[in-house]
Amino acid sequence: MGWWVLHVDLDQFIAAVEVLRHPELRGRPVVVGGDGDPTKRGVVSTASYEAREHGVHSGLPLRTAAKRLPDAVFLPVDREAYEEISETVMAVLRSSGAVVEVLGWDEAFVGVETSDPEAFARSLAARVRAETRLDCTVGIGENKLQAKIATGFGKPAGVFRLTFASWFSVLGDRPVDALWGIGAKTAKKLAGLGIHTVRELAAADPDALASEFGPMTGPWLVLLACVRGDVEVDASPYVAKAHGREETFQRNIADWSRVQAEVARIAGLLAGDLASEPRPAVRVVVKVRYAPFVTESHGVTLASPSSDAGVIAVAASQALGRFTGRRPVRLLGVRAEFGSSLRLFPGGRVIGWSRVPRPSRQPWL
DNA sequence: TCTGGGGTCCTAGGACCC
DNA sequence: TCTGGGGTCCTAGGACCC
Repeated sequence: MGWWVLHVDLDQFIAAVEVLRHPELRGRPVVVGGDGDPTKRGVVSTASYEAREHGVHSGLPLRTAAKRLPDAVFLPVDREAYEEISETVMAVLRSSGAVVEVLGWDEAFVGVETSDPEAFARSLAARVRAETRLDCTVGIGENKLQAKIATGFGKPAGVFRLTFASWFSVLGDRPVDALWGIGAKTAKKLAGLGIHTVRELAAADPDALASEFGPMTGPWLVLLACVRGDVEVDASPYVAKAHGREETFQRNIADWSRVQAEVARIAGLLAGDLASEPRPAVRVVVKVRYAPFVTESHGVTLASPSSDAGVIAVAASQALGRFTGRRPVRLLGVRAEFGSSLRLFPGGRVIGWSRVPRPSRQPWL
């Protein structure tokens, strides 16, 4: 017996849900995003595998997707439907008796004591399929990082195991952005330092990276490549630290009085969301994205914590008043932050799945 | 036909206090 | 008159993820 971390990830989740609801779409390229109108501003949330074959993927502007694949079926995002099915999937995972940590609509970590993690993974996938008719892929690892990355090698509808023993043979020559937590910007910066692969990053000097990326992030990048990651699967319910609403306008807004009116409207929507939230907001932040995609934010701390719609509206208006630019605006957002009930333990860092010690004395190498 | 919306965490600089 | 460090908190921005 041993402790294993599994990462369960539904295959093309949103598109798969839509195909279940619209069986006639099976086998066709399906693109879900925005309000379903590919002539509008918006991006692809999920594309079916048939659409991905034509270069349409998550994050792609809908207009570009329509250009590449004019015959695709474009559908609006239906959050409530996905949330409902997601709940069912998570309930199935929990019914296995394992510890389940939900990561999003379509993925979760599952911690389990077993002598045969592949068999357990296949039984999980079979149960999910029986209950929801959705396929999933299961990554198996000795920690969360391994499990999460393993999933990518198991897609679609497969099972893949990644361990300390196989890490470098599987990932050593892959680019650094294969790692969970390294994106395009960091990869480019690392390339500038001559670091291109996971193996090279694992051998990099943490102190040198600290001066480039900061005292925590630099050494942490090396730890990532060395497969240092959290083993603990935490089933405690997710508690958001902030809630926000934001909106990209189909046409830029040049009239600042209309900007003020839209911020008031969005603040009202947010206040509505906060009504079902037991904690009061302590701070309200307004975000403005100008037409050239330059984003700024300003916030105000409330005199006393509040969820009152009037208080949120006044605070948002005050925050907006801190903006001095009067250029055309493409996006407005309002965010409410809650008091930090959770404190990081001193000298520590919590980044998603892993708690990593302060990198002051390089204990890891 | 450029580039959503919901979040999280870290960084760096300045304020402020002792 | 000039000049310390250390600590913490706050703020805005950046990177990343789903």
